[in-house]
Amino acid sequence: MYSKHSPLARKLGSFVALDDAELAVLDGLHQRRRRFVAGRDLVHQGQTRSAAYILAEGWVCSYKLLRDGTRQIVDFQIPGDFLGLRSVLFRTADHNIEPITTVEASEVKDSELLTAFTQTPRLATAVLWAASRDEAMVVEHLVGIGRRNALERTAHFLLELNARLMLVGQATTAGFDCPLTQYHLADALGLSAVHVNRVLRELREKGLLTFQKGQVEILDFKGLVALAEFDLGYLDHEGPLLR
Amino acid sequence: MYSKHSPLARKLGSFVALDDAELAVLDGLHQRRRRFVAGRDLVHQGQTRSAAYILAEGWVCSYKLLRDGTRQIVDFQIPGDFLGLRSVLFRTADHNIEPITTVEASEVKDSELLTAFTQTPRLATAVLWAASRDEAMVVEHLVGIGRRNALERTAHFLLELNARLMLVGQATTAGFDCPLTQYHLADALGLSAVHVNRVLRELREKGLLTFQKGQVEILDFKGLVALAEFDLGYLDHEGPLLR
DNA sequence: CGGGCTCTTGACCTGATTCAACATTTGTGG
DNA sequence: CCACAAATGTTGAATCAGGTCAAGAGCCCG
Repeated sequence: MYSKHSPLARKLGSFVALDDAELAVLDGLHQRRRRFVAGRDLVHQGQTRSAAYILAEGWVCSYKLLRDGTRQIVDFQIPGDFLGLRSVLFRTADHNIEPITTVEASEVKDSELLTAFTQTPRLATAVLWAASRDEAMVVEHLVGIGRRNALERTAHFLLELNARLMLVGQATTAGFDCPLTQYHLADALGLSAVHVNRVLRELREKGLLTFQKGQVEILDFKGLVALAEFDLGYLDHEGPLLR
Repeated sequence: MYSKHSPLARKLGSFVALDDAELAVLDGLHQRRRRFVAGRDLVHQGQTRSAAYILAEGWVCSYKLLRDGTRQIVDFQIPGDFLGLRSVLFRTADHNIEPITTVEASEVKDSELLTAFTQTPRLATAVLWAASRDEAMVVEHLVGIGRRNALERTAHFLLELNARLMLVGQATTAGFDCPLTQYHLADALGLSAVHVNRVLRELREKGLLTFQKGQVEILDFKGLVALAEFDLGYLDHEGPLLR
């Protein structure tokens, strides 16, 4: 139904029924489309005057670097996600953003966003909802790193990614295309790359999933959900504002 | 200057110069004050129709529970902080809130908040700024758990708490009153209580700080900052909107 | 066809956990 | 105001999850 529109429209649409006028406003935000190549940071820590973007195609990650060179990936963004909403509010970016693949994103000025919001308040709520969902994911990520072991954590992470991708039509319960390397996974999960490799092997040997050649294949969805204590509801609340 | 007002006014006031009208609106939010006793959860996971609160006195923590009984504290809230802003947006709370001390908080209906925001847009921005700061803290927390060892992580956490408390006038660089037990620290830092105890001993033996009898005394501020790689700027950006 | 990336595996090491015992403080009712 | 129970803090010893180091294999792309 929303498939002819942007991934963002599709994502928001699954929580708030958007009418044609609202969809038009959303599409209007996708002017000034930019393309970025993989590996070259899009935003970096301490940078001032950074813009916000809506990701249209490709994957990026936001991360922080410690002085000893280790890094922690805070989150991955996939099509339909906002980039750097917070950096606009703080005048200076507190994290880096790296394109994992070639990326297409629409630059959005804060003024445009505000205009769109006043034109269509339902849109504002939907975006606020999306931002809250992102925050909830960061919290879940924190819980995972703090209290889950490597196996559960990895399973949980991949299930979450799968759920997010389903929302924008880029995954099924059978799996998804995944451009991440094991190093990305390690940096996100707070593990070493070597250990991630071992964990992936274990998941494979248990017949739960495979992570190979840019493909995640989910072999035993229920088994994974049980292992990870994954809350199937947590990403698809039935919308905050049916009213 | 703002000291006769609520801790919230004081906190926001250090980022946006609020005029008397704005302060009055803020104060107006503090109707329906409630008192909660320590230990009995104020909000719990899965609860629907939970209110938002502004914390006026005392400390609370928000946490998530895993099935095996371990818990992860996501954040502590101190006077001037909002509680459960996200639970209002999601119809159901995704975390628990436990009062650590006896707590005084003002219940705020979403409608009141929205009214206040339309009356005073600068206030809305200030609150949005505060929410972003909270999110930035969760991110920093994530980085700490993912990539810092127990000693650095503990030091960083206590420095952050100190910085936050200074904003509401409840700490100096010499230290602060702290109602947390070592168990609280453990649950927040993703460590065992036993190890927290050893880490605190090490901090004491290194002459950096003491954590005793509800008091944190900072003995060597610069040493701690160096150990924790604490970014002195990160909580006191000079305001997002001087305009 | 050679040089990076990425992945894989083994051997060894270490930071943190667990378990267990005991000390100290705080709170509570008599 | 004391006595006792519960909560909190302290310490040592054994164990383990995950990290580090090292080396090699596969593979993608210019």
